[in-house]
Amino acid sequence: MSELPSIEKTSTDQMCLDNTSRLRGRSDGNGATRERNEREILAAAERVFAQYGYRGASVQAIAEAAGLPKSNILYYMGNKRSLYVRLLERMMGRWNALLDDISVEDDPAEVLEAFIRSKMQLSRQHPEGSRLFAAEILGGAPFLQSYLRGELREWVSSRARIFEQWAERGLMDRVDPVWLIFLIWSATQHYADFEAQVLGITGRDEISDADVERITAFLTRIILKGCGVKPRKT
Amino acid sequence: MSELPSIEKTSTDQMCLDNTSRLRGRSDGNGATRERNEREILAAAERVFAQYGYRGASVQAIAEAAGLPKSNILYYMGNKRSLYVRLLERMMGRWNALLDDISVEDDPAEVLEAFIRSKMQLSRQHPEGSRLFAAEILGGAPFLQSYLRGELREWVSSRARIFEQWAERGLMDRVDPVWLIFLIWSATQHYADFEAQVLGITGRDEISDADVERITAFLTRIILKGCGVKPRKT
DNA sequence: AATGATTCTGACCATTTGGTCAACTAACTG
DNA sequence: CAGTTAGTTGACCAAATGGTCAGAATCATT
Repeated sequence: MSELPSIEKTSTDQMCLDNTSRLRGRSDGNGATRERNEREILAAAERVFAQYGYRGASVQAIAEAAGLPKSNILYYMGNKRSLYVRLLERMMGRWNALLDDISVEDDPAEVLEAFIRSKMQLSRQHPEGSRLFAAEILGGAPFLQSYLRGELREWVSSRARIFEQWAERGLMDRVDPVWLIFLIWSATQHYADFEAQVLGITGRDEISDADVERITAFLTRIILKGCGVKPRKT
Repeated sequence: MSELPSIEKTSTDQMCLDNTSRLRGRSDGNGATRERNEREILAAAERVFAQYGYRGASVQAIAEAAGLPKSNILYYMGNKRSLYVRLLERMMGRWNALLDDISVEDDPAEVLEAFIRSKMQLSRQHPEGSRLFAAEILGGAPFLQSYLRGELREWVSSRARIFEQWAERGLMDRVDPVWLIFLIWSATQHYADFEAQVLGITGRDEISDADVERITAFLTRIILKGCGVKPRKT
């Protein structure tokens, strides 16, 4: 197990997919056909892998979701494994862009709120990717071990250090910063991963933009207050 | 999809399983053999389903995990689906026992702490069951729709009502009680479901009892303070 | 020892799995 | 136009899938 040598930035991803637009769109120069097809395959695969996990997802099911013959999927992606890995890499690229430049000089209230808000939006804009990631971790992270122990660990500990410095300066309580990051992580992640539960229990049939705004405000409030963060300067 | 007519209480479950103890233990009267085998099969199946999800888990893999031939699994459980359903029912029974008797007269701080603590312990004592549940929800809860929209919804809204009454009595802030429950849920669930992530990032190789105690204290503190709950009377 | 119920399991089956391959079409290039 | 490259796809394959079943082994009771 474990691959993911480099984070390819094939991104330029649009979650949307309209099968109609692909019909005989042949023409274009260079690799535009490839690009378009890969985008659609990745989108379809993301949904299927998110729902069934790596083992549970079949190439056939992905093919049907993408409206293409199975052979075509394999032509573009090589095999099931590398398709999966590409999706993980894409999703990790999205994580990495998150809260990428904070310093001790920043205002804790602002940064924490921004973290909660952007994490919440990430879960909302890429629910399938979010679930894909969750399924991978749930299964013991067979493909992501090295990422967790490397890059992500660095990411977490560098933020943790800043939180600690804030605490030293009396800008917030002395709480364990790593547990705090996990708390924010889990609380925001929940609305993508456990969407079915949230919908079932609240009786909604979708989580609206207004809901997201309310939840974000709720979480921000509880967590800032809970950590004794001094309200925003501005 | 969707079955789960009644919650059978076949429980008396012990997470442990030592294959050696089953070797030719034939003897006993009535259905003791059945009971013992079913217990081991359920334990093995819980692990496998938790790791791979419903589709991804194979009966063969469960059989190997249980150290029994595939036919034997099917002899006891009928088929894959009903084995899976039995596991879900068992896990739901464990949820239901949670925080089952609270009233407006109770102390909010005490109840919330008890909730966090017992939910945390549930995740710890039954990590595979916890992950099994998570995988089911992640996949859109195909087997649990009716449970979510029925029993669990009732559970949540009855607790929510009590939280609201506490707020009215000025014992805590006016926060949306349902979001609060989800917050506690996700934060505690996280340590079972995302164990691989927590271990990878923190560099641990297991989450110790002491860790659990620290995390519980951390969550309790943040959430109580965050909700403006007056500290315990006693 | 005979009997009936339970437990156990290998052989088997239709279907699905991930993946290969050769043939085919379409498009660009000289 | 011929040649090359990229894209497309059905036919095919060995392995694994969930499940059946007949029969063997073991049990409790008489």
